[in-house]
Amino acid sequence: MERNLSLDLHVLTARLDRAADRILRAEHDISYSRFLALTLVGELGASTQRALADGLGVTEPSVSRMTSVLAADGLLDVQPDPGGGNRRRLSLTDEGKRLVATIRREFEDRLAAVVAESGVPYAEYAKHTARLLETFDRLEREAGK
Amino acid sequence: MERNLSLDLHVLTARLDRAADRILRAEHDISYSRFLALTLVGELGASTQRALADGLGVTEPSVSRMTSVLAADGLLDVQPDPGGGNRRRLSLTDEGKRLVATIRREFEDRLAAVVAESGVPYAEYAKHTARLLETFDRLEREAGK
DNA sequence: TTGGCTAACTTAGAATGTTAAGTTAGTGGC
DNA sequence: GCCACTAACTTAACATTCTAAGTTAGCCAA
Repeated sequence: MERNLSLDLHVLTARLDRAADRILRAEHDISYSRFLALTLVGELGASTQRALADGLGVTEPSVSRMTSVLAADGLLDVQPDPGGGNRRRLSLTDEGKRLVATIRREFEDRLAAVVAESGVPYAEYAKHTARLLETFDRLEREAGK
Repeated sequence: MERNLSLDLHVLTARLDRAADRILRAEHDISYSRFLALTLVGELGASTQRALADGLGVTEPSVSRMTSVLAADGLLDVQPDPGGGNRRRLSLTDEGKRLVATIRREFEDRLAAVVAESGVPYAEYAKHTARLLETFDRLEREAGK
């Protein structure tokens, strides 16, 4: 029996995440998880904790704790949403914006270098990954969560 | 700014892992992590803890704890390796073999169904993922690690 | 207005991962 | 023989995520 897709995806992602985490901690003193959260808020429009959880693929309690820590660190601004409900309105502080801008592009470039080295066509692989994610999201929504 | 490959891989894998974990806990009372470990030992020839850690993409302490638990649960047999060193020789118990055989194929079939639904060519995507994993492993080995 | 419903968020506790540091067992130069 | 080195594993402390259960805030029907 050979390896299979679910296992390879699991292991590939685990290794990429670990490498990313080491680099970011060493060079910018922040974990990869927190960096991803800041990225979502700053560049992909996640403006509530619920939206951030969906965007990151994690649950609400994870986001709840992370936003507390990021706010305490002065990277994220968390305010009650004047628009109603029990929502929080999330936005980056100036320091948060600076950090994301510094790291973001440099970081994706490193992954692109690995992909180039492997001979896998980047654009196609990225497109397929995005499509799988969309499909999986849709199926989960249809299944009623 | 749009989403990017590293984020999409991270989120896709997080969701697949969580879905897998829920299914396995509900239907077979075992976590996805433990199932993957048993699969590696039973079908991919991981016969020491070091080999298992490499195959799973995790560190030795994680495997150390997991093998203790799996052994206590009667799914895994852990013996000092007569062949020397400080190695442990890992093998599945009959119950472990039964569990892996029961779950394995059913499980990959579900992922294949999602991939089919998405229109992404399964074989190609799996091949690319495997190649990225190999390349990343090689680069990390070369970097000294 | 009040009682039930739903959504967003928080808290608590378990599982699993990490790094750092220590233990155990062979290997090899002297 | 002995000391240094390396590899495999364990232990300890901490980070992050999950599920389950509770809280808070609007909405809506009677």
